[in-house]
Amino acid sequence: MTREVKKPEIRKNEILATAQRFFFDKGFESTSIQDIIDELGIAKGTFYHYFNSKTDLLDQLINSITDEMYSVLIPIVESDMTAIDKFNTMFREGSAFKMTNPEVFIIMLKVLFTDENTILRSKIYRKMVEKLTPMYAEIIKQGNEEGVFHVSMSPDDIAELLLQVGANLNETICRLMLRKDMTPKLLSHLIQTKIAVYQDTMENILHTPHGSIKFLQQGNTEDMVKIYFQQLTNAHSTDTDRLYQRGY
Amino acid sequence: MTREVKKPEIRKNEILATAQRFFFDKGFESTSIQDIIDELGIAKGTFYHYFNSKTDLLDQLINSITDEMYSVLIPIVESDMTAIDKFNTMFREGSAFKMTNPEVFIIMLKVLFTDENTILRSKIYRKMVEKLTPMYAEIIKQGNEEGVFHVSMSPDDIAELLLQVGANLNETICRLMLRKDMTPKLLSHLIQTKIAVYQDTMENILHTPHGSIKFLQQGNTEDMVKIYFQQLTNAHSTDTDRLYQRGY
DNA sequence: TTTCATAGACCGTCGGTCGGTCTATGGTAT
DNA sequence: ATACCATAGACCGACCGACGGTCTATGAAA
Repeated sequence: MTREVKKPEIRKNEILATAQRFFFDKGFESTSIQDIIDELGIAKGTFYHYFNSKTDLLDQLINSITDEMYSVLIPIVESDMTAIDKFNTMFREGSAFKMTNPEVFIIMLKVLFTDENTILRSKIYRKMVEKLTPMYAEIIKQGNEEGVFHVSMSPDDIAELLLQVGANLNETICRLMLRKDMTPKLLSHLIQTKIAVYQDTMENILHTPHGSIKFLQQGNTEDMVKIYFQQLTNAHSTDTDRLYQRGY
Repeated sequence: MTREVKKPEIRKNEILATAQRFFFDKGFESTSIQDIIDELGIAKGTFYHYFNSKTDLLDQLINSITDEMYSVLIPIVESDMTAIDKFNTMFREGSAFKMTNPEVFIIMLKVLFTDENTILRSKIYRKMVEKLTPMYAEIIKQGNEEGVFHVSMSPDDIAELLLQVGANLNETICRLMLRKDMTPKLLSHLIQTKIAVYQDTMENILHTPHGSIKFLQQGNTEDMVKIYFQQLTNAHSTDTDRLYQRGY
């Protein structure tokens, strides 16, 4: 084959980008190195020149994903909002189930929560918790100073705990959405309930007045679920489906 | 090879038992079907006569493990203890980091928290949460009636949340123990702190007086860590090590 | 001329399939 | 009661394609 030399940085990013597409499209285990190099028209050796192993690729990919997340969230922490506003905004921006791009979201949802993607999910979660803990700790300190939070224990420990709880909520909601036996009404009711439970819990942890923590308005959830179901019925015979089925 | 016919139930249990040993010994991905059938002296076909796939084997194994856990915990729920005693006893019995059998525990710890075992861990956690939620919900109801808990939301939702938080604590402690830069003193201090944070959180969630929830006494943690370090230094040149290294 | 990005043939291992064999069992004919 | 035989299903192991990963040769750029 004709030989094409590119700047290492560009090549590497191409590989990372293609890998991300494939992983979110058909899953980590189901994506073979061969898939990636065929798509890019490069050879095995080229791939292994840039990455030591498939796992190495995954790790670097997750690093770049969480880095981007970090850069999205850091302006919030550094803004002049109140602690409560920062807290709520962070959770809204950080949650996976936000509806900025429904079609992409649905594919991701369906693929990400497969057994074979447990590693990917869990690595993202861990890295996220690691990178975001200091940010949340800052917000907690700010809230304590403002007198709206009353956290007596180490802000870092509490931040970590809150992030874990947030991740649990996120996962719980995603799994609800993947259940087959759902109507829009039932789904949005269940989600509402879960959110209420977790918001309440976080308020208890932060010792902040009831109603302070608000990830989503009731209306938002319903809109979100509505869009989700529309997208879901569309997905049967469109590009989305083709993308999703490619692996089987 | 000579043909040996056994009762299906016995054969199947042999396979499950061997699989469990291998999975906890060298990991799920690192254990090949070949490993298992070689150990048992059976043929590939025999294995696939009983299990549809490697994943099927894992699922059935996890079912049997969580079933056993269930049968250990159900007497506690059905006993005549107070809600708080039940709650604390359940957590002590249910946590992975209990020290009944330190050498086995250390191997499990080291292997279980490998990347390649993420699936195994996460499946166990999910099945556990699923099976234990009703039990914890019962305890919460009892506590409400006794007037020691004041949970206003759905006991099932709260039970699920508490189990998730418990699992988070469990994992956090296990990861602390795996860190290389630890002295016994530092480790037991960090564990104490984490436990304090999570106990406090659970008390907040259950609205129960401070000090009600007590997974471990301070002394217990220190003993536990001491045993752990003894075992850890032993492990360098013994059977444990050989077992552990077998896969590499 | 040196350096290193690139190519692609090659390797061992893995999960899984398949055609077929052996054996325990229970109904049936004697 | 005993001998027979058909059936179910436990068991075998050669075989397969696909996978992750290695290695050496080679071409392009500096």
